[in-house]
Amino acid sequence: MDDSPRYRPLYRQVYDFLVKQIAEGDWRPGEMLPSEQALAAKLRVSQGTVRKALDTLATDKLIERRQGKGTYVVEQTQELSLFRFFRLASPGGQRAIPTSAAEIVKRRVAKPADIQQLHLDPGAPILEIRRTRLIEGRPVCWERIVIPLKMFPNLDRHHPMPNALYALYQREYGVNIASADEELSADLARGEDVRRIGVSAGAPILQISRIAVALNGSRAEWRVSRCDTRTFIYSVQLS
Amino acid sequence: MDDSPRYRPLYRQVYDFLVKQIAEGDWRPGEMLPSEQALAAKLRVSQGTVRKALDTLATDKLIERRQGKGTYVVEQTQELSLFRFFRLASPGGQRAIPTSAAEIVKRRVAKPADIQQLHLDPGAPILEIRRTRLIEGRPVCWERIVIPLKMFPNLDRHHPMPNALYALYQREYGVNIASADEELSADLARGEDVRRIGVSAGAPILQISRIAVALNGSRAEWRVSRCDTRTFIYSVQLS
DNA sequence: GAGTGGTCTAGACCACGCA
DNA sequence: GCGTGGTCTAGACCACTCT
Repeated sequence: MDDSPRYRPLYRQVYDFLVKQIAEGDWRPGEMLPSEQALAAKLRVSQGTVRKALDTLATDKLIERRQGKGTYVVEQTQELSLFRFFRLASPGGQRAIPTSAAEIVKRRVAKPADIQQLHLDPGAPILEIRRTRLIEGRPVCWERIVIPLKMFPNLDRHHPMPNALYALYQREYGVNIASADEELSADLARGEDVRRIGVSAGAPILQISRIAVALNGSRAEWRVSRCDTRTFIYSVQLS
Repeated sequence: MDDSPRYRPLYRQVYDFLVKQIAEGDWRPGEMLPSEQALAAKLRVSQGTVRKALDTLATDKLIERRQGKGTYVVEQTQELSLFRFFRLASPGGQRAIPTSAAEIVKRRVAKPADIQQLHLDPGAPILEIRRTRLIEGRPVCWERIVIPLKMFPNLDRHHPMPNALYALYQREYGVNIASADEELSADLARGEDVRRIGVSAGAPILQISRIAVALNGSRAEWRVSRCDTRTFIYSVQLS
């Protein structure tokens, strides 16, 4: 975490510059960046240095390189962001795309737990969303999403909320979700689990608590999902 | 998965050569590789090409580069492999190192489930290990590990089994575990859960089913862990 | 100071997508 | 055929480690 910049390689400076351009919306999602040559000339560095910076951006999934065509800012499409962060799949690996239902949106003031999870100031206004998620029409989990309104003013003018929130964060607020820390535990079904996903009380429930972290390191969202894993399981590859 | 080699970049060939050297034990874990210059001269390619191959090996965590010293084959030490694949932590992020107890080892013939998970031939001999895992002396989960004996002959001459099996796979059989696919689900505690980790029947249990994949892509181990997540949760970072 | 990996450059040529 | 990213080379210099 120290990142002490006692010595800052050129390609790192180029990287930072490019991130800034994207984060500030100078190049919009889906747009093509200038060519390596053009960037090198503009920044007065060699093409190889630009290339190294672009390669890093590509592994960070911020841009996409297409040989023969150009370099593009990655668009947080529904499929992309869902496949990246929605980890439920049928056993064996087939991933599934969820839909949403029974959505409740309300504004309130951050409680201690919200403050701790999102590193907010006491009294900060937040948005809380509750919704059920379905795969192939059947409810498999429900989630409570807490979002700081300071980072996303008037987010609740959308109703219902789009299925893929991260695309919205990027498109309308310029907030790119770069990574997510998830904590999983097992629990027993109770009240809202029973009502929303139709399991019986005392059934096993997989709980996922996720902090979504934006490119600049700030915490953009806290999401707790409670899932029925009888037919869809949580799938992850460690490497 | 196709990897069709209709055109094979030089650095890729160098990469494959280096992997082969390591996999065949020509360079042992902990040893230093020849310098970039030496490798370039030996393989008749430029230093830049060797460098690109070495960089890829480093991101694959097969080697470690230390500026001013040299390039070393990564040693699958206990800490390393446990921190990489053992995902239980206290809420908030503090990772913990487990110990083992109550181990049972037996040889048997692969059942249909083993055959499916490990892609074995019918009738293949396997080793099954059951053991309880403790953090800070308290049992938090137990696991059943299935290992093909063809890949690890006479693995059961060790007793008890070392705490970090992957270090053993690497040291004695030259098998490097490169990645792991995990499937998580929630379940209710029953028989062996109650006996081994002291939860009451019907308590929530987090089940983790893991396939460990070796460098060459073959499936080296199937492990099912059943965990009590009241004090330690499963923690993962998606990016 | 010698040897290692890390950065940076300049230039050539290859593979690909498209008009 | 042109423009793009992808590969490969050769060489210079920098930063780090150890003797």
